[in-house]
Amino acid sequence: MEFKHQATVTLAEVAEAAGVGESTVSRVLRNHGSFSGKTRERVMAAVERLGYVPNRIAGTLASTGSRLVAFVIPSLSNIVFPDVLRGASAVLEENRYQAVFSVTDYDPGKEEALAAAMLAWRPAAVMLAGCEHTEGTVKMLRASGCRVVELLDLDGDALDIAVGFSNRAAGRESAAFLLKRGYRRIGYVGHDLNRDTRAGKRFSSFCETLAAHDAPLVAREILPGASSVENGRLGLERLLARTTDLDAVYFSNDDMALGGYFHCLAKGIAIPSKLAIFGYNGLDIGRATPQPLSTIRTPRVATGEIAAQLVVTNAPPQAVDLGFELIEGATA
Amino acid sequence: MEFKHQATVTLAEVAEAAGVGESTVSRVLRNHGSFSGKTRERVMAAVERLGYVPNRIAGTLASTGSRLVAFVIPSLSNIVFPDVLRGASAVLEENRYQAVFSVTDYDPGKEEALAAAMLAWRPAAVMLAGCEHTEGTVKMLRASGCRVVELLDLDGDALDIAVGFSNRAAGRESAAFLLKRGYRRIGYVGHDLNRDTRAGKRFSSFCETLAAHDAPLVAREILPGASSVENGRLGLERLLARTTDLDAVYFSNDDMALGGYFHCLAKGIAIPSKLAIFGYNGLDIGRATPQPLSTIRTPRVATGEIAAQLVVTNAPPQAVDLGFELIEGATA
DNA sequence: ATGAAAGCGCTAACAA
DNA sequence: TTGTTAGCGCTTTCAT
Repeated sequence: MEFKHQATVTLAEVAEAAGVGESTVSRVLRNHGSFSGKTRERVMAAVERLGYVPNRIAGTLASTGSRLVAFVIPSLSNIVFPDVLRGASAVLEENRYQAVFSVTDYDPGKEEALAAAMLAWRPAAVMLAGCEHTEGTVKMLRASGCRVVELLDLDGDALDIAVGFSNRAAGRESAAFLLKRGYRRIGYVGHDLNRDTRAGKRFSSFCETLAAHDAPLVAREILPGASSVENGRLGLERLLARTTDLDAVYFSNDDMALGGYFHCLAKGIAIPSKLAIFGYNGLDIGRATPQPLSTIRTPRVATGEIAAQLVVTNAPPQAVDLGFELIEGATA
Repeated sequence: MEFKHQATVTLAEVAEAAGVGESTVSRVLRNHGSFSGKTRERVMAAVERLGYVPNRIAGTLASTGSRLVAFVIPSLSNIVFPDVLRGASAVLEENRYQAVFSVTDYDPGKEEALAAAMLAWRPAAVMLAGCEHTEGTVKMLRASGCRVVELLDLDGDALDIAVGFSNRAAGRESAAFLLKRGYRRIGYVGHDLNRDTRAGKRFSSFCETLAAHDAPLVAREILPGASSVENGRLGLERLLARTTDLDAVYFSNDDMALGGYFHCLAKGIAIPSKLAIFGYNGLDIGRATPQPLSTIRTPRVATGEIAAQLVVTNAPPQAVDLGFELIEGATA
């Protein structure tokens, strides 16, 4: 089944070849402890000659402290989590940490199973999306004693470290912006909210804010499945078929919003005079459309970077609010 | 620095608690070898009671065969490699393999360093993009004895396993399609080709095909840095400023092509009558634009799936051509 | 069906 | 500065 390693060079062989003890080789290789320059030369020469590659599995076991960081993320279908991974991996690589990942498909049960599998690797930290997890996940994570970092959502109690921003605030500010612009008959197009709890939080506080200003949500169209440009397009088409007098639509994210935008372009619906469009995420593509997308830009790469930084420095438990930026754009 | 594990439950403690030997616990947990139903019960009860989480670091070391698969990928900035990872991770998770990754930024030297770091984890396989690697990388990979999978490019000699398609063929077919459509004054807008060798291969065979049909490339605009929608837009703007009589433009990928498409929308350039646009990748978003993007769809998720499948089944060395699909679209 | 014991390749005291 | 020696927590013969 798995690969059986063929005659790999071991540290003992390097020690033998260099004519020194094993621990000396270990010290030289990790540049830790003391050894003479001469010894160093001999060891490095032997390493070179034999083509020795240290075995970090063995090293980790012996030192009972790993440099693995485990990511348990909901999805790789859009750029959001790749952005987080990108930010984190840059920092982790600099610090000789190794990133491990698995994908939950927004399924809390799967999150629990995958987190358990991750823990078996004894990672230095487990990074998860958001702060809603099953009881089992929480219990297991707590018991593991490893660092836990919750990403991209600050609306809840952090287990250990949390890095991100408030999704509720994002929903609120989106609503406030549309109201300030004078829109009163507002609709919503979203993807499956039961699974994506962060989108759900944005939506509910969006609605609350509208209601508090006497302009309650007029209509909504929720599509099953993941967010996508095509679903955004389809959602807006359906929403407009049912509701003719909307003046603005809030989308669960930019992918969905771009779909809506394309629908308007295709149907000749004037934006924003006839219909305003507002998204979430602040994807680069939304800045290059003929009319820049009105949206909220989230610090995804920075979230990954900061999270990784806190882990490698073994920072104390804390919640880091990176905030977000409202992009006025030209579609609202 | 790293986290020191606090009092973790070990297999020995489970054995003690269950009143059996360590090897018995090991057998039960891996469901391998023989043991009585009664013993099984007792072991599982102890596992449950103590909250035992097996240590795969120790397990891997003892069995000298790992279930780690290492991905050394160029970028996480667009959806291409996340798609590959997504396909692979689904298969790997089913088979209880674990994915590890790091990002090279299209730098061959960094690829070598990261591949070396990966090898230290003694993975079952290393997955790389394309088939151009430094001599050092090749030598190291060969010596490692672990499986090597080269992804998304079949134009070269595979080290071990290769899964993907021919980028040269993609460039060729793109050119043939534009010529068949009657375009003769064709330009190119691309990103840094020295780094992205696959885009470079597409471009060169695209040019060769044009030249072979007496319609050599008229102009090109190469932007430094990574591909992006904004760069595509900027690139087309610059190209058109210099060259007024183009009838079609080939882009290094869909991100770039969408930028060009948006530029035309914004400037009122009629597509495809005044200018045709052709991309590469077949991103979902290109299907939802008012005019579907003319492009080549690549099997990114399938590439990941097949690659993972071959690794978990320990398949013999081979090159798997998944092909690609030309999408006529409406922009060319 | 089960247990004892010898490693897997390294790190980390502790001596020297 | 260096070598010796225990483990780290498992898997895997090999007996029983």
